[in-house]
Amino acid sequence: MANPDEAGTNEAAAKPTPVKEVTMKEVAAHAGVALSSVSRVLNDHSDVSESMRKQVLDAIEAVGYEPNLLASSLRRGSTMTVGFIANDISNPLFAEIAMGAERRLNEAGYSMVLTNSEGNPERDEAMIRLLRWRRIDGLILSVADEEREGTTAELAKLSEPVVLIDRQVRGADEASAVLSDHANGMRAAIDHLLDLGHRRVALISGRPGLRPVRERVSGFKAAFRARSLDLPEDLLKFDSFSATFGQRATHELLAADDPPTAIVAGGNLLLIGVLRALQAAGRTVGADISLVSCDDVPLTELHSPPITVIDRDAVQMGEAAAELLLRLLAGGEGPLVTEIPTSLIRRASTQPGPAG
Amino acid sequence: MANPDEAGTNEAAAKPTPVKEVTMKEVAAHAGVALSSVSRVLNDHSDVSESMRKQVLDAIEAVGYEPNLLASSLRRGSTMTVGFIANDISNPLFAEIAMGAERRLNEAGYSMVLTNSEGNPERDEAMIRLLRWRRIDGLILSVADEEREGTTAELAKLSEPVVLIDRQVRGADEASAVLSDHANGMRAAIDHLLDLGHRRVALISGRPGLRPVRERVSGFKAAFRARSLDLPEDLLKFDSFSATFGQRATHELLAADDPPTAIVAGGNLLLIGVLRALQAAGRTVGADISLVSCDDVPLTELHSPPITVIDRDAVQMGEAAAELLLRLLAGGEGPLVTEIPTSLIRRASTQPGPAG
DNA sequence: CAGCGTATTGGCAACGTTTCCAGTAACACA
DNA sequence: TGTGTTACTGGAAACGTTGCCAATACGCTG
Repeated sequence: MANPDEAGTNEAAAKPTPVKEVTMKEVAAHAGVALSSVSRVLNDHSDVSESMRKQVLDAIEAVGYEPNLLASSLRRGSTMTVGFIANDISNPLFAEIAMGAERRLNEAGYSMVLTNSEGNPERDEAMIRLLRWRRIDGLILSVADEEREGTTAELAKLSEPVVLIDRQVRGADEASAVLSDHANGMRAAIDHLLDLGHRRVALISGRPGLRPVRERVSGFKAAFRARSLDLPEDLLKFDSFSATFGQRATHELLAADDPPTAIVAGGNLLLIGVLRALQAAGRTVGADISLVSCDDVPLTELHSPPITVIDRDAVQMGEAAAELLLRLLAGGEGPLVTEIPTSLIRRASTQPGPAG
Repeated sequence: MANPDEAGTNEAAAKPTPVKEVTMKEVAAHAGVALSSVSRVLNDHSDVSESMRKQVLDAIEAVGYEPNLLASSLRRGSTMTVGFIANDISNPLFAEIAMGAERRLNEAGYSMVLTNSEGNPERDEAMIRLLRWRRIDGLILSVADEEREGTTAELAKLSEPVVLIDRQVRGADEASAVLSDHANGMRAAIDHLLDLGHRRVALISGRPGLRPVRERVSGFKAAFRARSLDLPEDLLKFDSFSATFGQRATHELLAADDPPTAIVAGGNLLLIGVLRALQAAGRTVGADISLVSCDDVPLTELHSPPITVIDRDAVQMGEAAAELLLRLLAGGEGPLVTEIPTSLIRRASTQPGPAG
C-alpha cells in the first residue's frame, strides 16, 4: 500500500505526468554558465555582470524555468509561510480577521496556511504540531482553550514567533497578542442600560475560559459595582458561543420568575439564538425587552429595530496581528501587544427600562 | 563552518537561535542504526523488525525528533498542500465554502493555503503563480474574471488538478468544478413572484462576466418567456456584488418612472445595500415592495419581515470541491463536476403584487 | 557441507536550491 | 615583468529526507 502507483500497472501505463521539472540546472546548461551564477541572478546577488544577467534571464525565458520554493525553503531555512489557526472560519468575525491578516502578510511576501480548530482543543494541538513540522515561520492563533496544558506545551516547542488573537495563555505573559478592549466596551454597554433604568440585565456568553468572556464579565461587574448595585448573578449564563445556546438561555431567562428587562448577547451567533427565542416568545425587541449584542454585523444594523452593539474592527485586528508577527519575524523583540478599542453603537434596541 | 556548534565559543556572539535542528541523523546515531532504517520506521515501510522499530522509536523520543515536512516534500514530490483562492474571504458565503473545503482536506491529511484575490484578476494570476512555485498538489479557486487571458494562461501552466467553484473558464470545458444550480433557483423565485402577480421585477447583481450571474439571468428570462411575458429589461442592473451598488441601484430603481414592485438581490452584500435604500426611501419590505435575495444568511431569516431567499449549502460546496480535488489527487480522471442544488425558501418578504 | 531463499539492514544517490570558497581574467601600478 | 586589486565566475558542499540496491545473517533443504 506504500506504493499506490501500482494501480496503473496494466500495459497502458500512461504515466500521469512524467514531465521532468525544469530546474536551474537546465537554465545553467542552456545559458552555458554555472548553477551558482543562475542562483545569483535570481537572487539579485552582489556582483553579476550585465552580460551574465541577460544570458541567464534569456535562458530562463527560453526553457520556461519556474523556481521551486520548496527547495529554496529547505536550503534557506525559511518558508515564507505563516500559520493561522481559527476557532471557526465560518464566523464572519473570524473571516474578517483572517482577511486582514492575509492581506498584510501577503504584502510582505508571506503566504498563510489556514486551519480551523472548530473550537476543539485537541485539534488546536494537532494543528500546531503539524504547522511546526511544516516549518512555518510564524503563527497567528486564537486557541480554543487557554488553560489547556497540551496546547501550551505544543506552543512551547515552537521556536518561531507567535501572535495570539484575543487570548492570554496561562504562564505565558511573554506572549505577543492583539487584544480587544472588551471590558470597557461592556462597561459602556451596561452603563448605558443602567442609565436607561434597567437593573435586571442578563448576559449570555461562552465560557469564562476565554479572555473575551472574562473581560466582558469584569466590565459588567464594574458597571454594577460603580453604582453599588447588586449583581444579578442569576442572569449570567455561560456555555458556548452558539446560536442554540443563545436560544436556550433566552428561553430559560424569559421563563424565570423575575425575568430580565435587558439582555446582552456575547457574540453574533448567540444573538441569532436570542432573536429566535424572543420571536418565538412573541417579545418585541426594544419595546418589551432591551437588547445589546457584541460585534457589528449586517443583522444588527438592519434588524427592526436596529440593535445596539459593542463594536470593534475585526479586519484591523487581523492586520494588527500580521503586523506584530512581521515585526517579530524581522527580528523584533517580543512580547508585542496591540490593544484594539471597542465602541458602543447605540441603536433602537435599547429603550428605557422599568426604573427609567 | 561544517561544525556550527563551534559558533558559540567566542564570548559575545549572541546568535539568535543557533539551536541545531534535531534530524533523522541524530536519531540514527542515538539508536546506532542507519539513516534509512529510521526512515523506514517513520514511514511504516515494508519489513522492519520489532526490535528495530522499538529502538528507533525510543531514540526519537529520547532526542526529541520532529519530522521536517519540507525536506520530505522535496524528496517525495508532494507537499500535501492545496491552494484556495477566494474573491473575498470576509464574505460569509466564501468563509463557509472555505470551511467546508478545509475540513474535508484536513481529514485527508492536506493543509490549505488560503489567499484572497479581493476580486482583482491580477491578484488571481499572481496567486496562481505563487502557489505553483510553492508546489501545491492541487488548487481550488473561484476566479475573479472568467474571461481573463492571463488567468487561464497561468492555470494552464499548472499541471496539478484544479477545481473551480461556481466558475466556467472559457475554452476549458475540461475543468472540474462545483457548480450551483442558480438557473433553477432563480427560475423558481421568479415563478413565485409572477404567481403573486408581480410583473415589474428588478434584478440587481454583479456583472454577467461570472457564471452565477449568467445562470441567474437565464433562469430569470426563462420564467418570463414561459409565460410569454416581456422581460423588464430596464429593471436589470449589473455592476458589482457590493452593498454600495445594491444601494445605488435600488435608489435608482425606486426613483424611475415605472418602478419595480419586486426586487431580487443577487447576493448577501447587495441585499444589505438594497435594504438600506428601501429603509431610506421609507418603503416597507413585503407591504410596499416584495424582496428576494440569494443565499440564506442570518439577516434574511431574522429580518422583519423575514426575507425569501434562493438558498444553497455553502459548506457543502466547499466539501464537494475538496472531495473532487481529492479524487483527482488520487489519480481520478477529470473533469469531475458536482452540481449543488438551490432551493427557494419562501418568507414574508414576498407578498401579492398589483396583478395578484 | 554447499547452496539458497527470506528477512532485515546499511550505504548512497537523489530532490532543487543557496552559499562559501577558490579560481580566473583583466587591469593598474611599480 | 611581477604583484596586487577588482570583478566576476565555477565547483561543491550543504539543507533533511526517501528509496533503490547491495549486503548481511539466518535457517533450511538437498
